[in-house]
Amino acid sequence: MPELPEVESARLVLERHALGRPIADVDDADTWVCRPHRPGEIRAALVGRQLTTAERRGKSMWCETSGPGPVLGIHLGMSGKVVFADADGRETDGGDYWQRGRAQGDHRFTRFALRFSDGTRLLLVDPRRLGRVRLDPPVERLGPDAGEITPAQFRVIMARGTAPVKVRLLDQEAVAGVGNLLADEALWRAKINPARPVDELSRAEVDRLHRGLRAAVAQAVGGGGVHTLSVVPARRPGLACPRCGAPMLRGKVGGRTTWWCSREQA
DNA sequence: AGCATTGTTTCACA
DNA sequence: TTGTGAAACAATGC
Repeated sequence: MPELPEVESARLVLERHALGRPIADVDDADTWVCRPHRPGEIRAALVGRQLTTAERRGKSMWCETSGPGPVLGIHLGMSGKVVFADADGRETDGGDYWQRGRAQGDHRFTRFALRFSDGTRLLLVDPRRLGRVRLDPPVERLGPDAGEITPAQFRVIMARGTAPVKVRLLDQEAVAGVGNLLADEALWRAKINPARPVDELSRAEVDRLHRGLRAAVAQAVGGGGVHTLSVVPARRPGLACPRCGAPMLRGKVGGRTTWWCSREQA
């Protein structure tokens, strides 16, 4: 299930395979995934055009279209996956990070599809329908990408309000791309308790958290996904902190299950 | 059976 | 304005 690193893998699939092919047909019949559009609206806007770019900020992806036409926004939600199928039906995707059991050609959960004039197809496969496809997505509301945010930008984000620091990390309008696992990893690296209010963090702690976040993103993107992070395997009952050996604790912060080290993140 | 899940949006309410 | 919590989307794995 995607966080920033998995979405970057999906973006690469778009960039390598889906650009420059004339769109012959669009399946936009899923009114939930394609909300607020009416069935046929996305189809009418895209048929005859080509995708010309594949961009990403945080967990949001979008493609510009020829003409110029509208921007096609794709969000994978928690259960979505981008699949490219060649003219013979052979499929490639952004990595085996989930749905390991999905067989090629299993279209039970295909919620959106582009068919190109050369017979290839681009699919959004999404069992839980938590993903979303829309025209002209409001990506300008997103904060800076978590892999690129500067120390100065990060200090501004942490200087407002009183929310728990983990809640602020998960706020996509503050910093884009941090999900539940990346947030726990960044806080663990910085040795900061996830429930600490942002207004109680020292400047040194904010800067440490910025470095922890950038390092966590780099590790996960380079390793191929959030499963390659350090503290993720320790998110199980009874396991010890992989750095100091103290017991890991579990709780809820911002409504999300949260794990932290009982000693280093007290 | 029951509970949890790596995301987002919307709404009610303090 | 800021923050909190729940609901909805719906499948899967423990």
